[in-house]
Amino acid sequence: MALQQEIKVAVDAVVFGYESKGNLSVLLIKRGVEPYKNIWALPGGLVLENEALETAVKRELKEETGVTIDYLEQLYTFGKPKRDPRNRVISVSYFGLVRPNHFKIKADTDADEAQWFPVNDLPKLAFDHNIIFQTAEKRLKSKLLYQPIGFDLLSKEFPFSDLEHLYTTILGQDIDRRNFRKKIMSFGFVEATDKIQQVGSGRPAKLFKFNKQKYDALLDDGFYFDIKFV
Amino acid sequence: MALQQEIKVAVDAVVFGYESKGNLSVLLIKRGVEPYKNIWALPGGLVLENEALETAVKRELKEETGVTIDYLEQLYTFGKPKRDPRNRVISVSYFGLVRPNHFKIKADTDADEAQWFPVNDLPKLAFDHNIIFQTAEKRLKSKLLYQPIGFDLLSKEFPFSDLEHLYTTILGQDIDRRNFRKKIMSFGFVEATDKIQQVGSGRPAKLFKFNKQKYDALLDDGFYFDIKFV
DNA sequence: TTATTTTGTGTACTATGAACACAAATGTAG
DNA sequence: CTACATTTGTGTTCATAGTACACAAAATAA
Repeated sequence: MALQQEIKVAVDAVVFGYESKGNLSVLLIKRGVEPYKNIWALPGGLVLENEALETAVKRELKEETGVTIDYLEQLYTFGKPKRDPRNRVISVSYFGLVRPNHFKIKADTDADEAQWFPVNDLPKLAFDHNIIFQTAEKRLKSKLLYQPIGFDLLSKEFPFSDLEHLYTTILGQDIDRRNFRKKIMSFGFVEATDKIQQVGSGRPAKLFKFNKQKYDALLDDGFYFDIKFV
Repeated sequence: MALQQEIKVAVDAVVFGYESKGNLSVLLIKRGVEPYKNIWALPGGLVLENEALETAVKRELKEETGVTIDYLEQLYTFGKPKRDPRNRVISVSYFGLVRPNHFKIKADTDADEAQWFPVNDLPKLAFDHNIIFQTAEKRLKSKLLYQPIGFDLLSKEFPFSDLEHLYTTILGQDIDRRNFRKKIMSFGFVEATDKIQQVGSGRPAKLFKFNKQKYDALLDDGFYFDIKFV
């Protein structure tokens, strides 16, 4: 290979977490080194010489935040020549989701340096990370409509209202509760358990769960997940 | 940046072309150097030091094939450590479409070295390029259903039957001609011109064109392109 | 015990998708 | 030049899916 290249390859992750009643958050770290020292940024870093890209993301997430990831897919590769002020660095960015019970930032991480931020109150981020975030947010919104990724933001067993609120807060739209429930249940891969949960006042809620086996079987039969709103 | 990295960054393009009556092809080049010398591969190559990724793809396509591209988007980044037998090379792959009138491989290219191949008769490709191709083919099929990219594979003005055949051949499914036409026309962004085209026997066909302005305006109004089949 | 909160459920109406066949305009073969 | 083959162009009926809409049930809180 004749050409001499000095391009570095990094990975970055936009990881979303959701807590009941409309709290959608993103996982950020505070940079400890220049450039952008003490500025918030997406977790990530350079890929090791013999490391697969996805392995690199998981490693960085573990090192920097200690958070366990429930869903991960490649998002987009950002490669503009000047996105890093020093060297040329291209960033292969990833899109991740975590369930509420994996939400906690582990103790072995410096708590100052990793934190969840509500998505509508983000600070200015290092590099082009605000752009990367926006790309991820767009992906989240659109994917919610044609893939059952919402379940990776909820506990394995959840009251139906959690699913409702997840959709309304992420998409920023109201839904008809009856029609939404009818639609979801008509798919056949969301099942009621026999557990009941009581939170605060109001009628206690049955817990539901997502049956991935049934979903996969439907996919093989040519089924398309598809949710529309008014 | 403390870490020493020896990873190279390349771009590769899966470019589709379509000719009337079910000929969907991909643009390939025959490699002139080792490894995989004389083996067919996707056009592409290393990114220059200060070159944007998309610029690199366009440059490589021009250098290696002379083909003008009508639609280009990033596809996926392939980065497994052993995908290139020599160095570590990560490939940012792109997905491209060309119209029939841009189909011809320019004369200034060695005709032996760049060629269109029907998608269902591809040779074994260099590196992991068969995988990249499959990823692109999947993207093409799914995108055809929710974005009007089919028009970027047709001439600016086309008989309606071209659009029909494009969908049936790429998706490998028959369609009801009447319902398909009704559906497409109901969107409002495909317009009849006053031109008429006669090809072989049969009733001459009106020519239609895609009105991008109208499509963009509809998008702003919350319109979703969406085509379903039986 | 009364009010408040949240869960849970059915029906009528509207819009969209699916199934379906034949005439019009040209070229082609005898 | 006539009959046949080929391709374009078009409407209606029926079935399915989406939309709009309100109140009872089960718990807590006051």
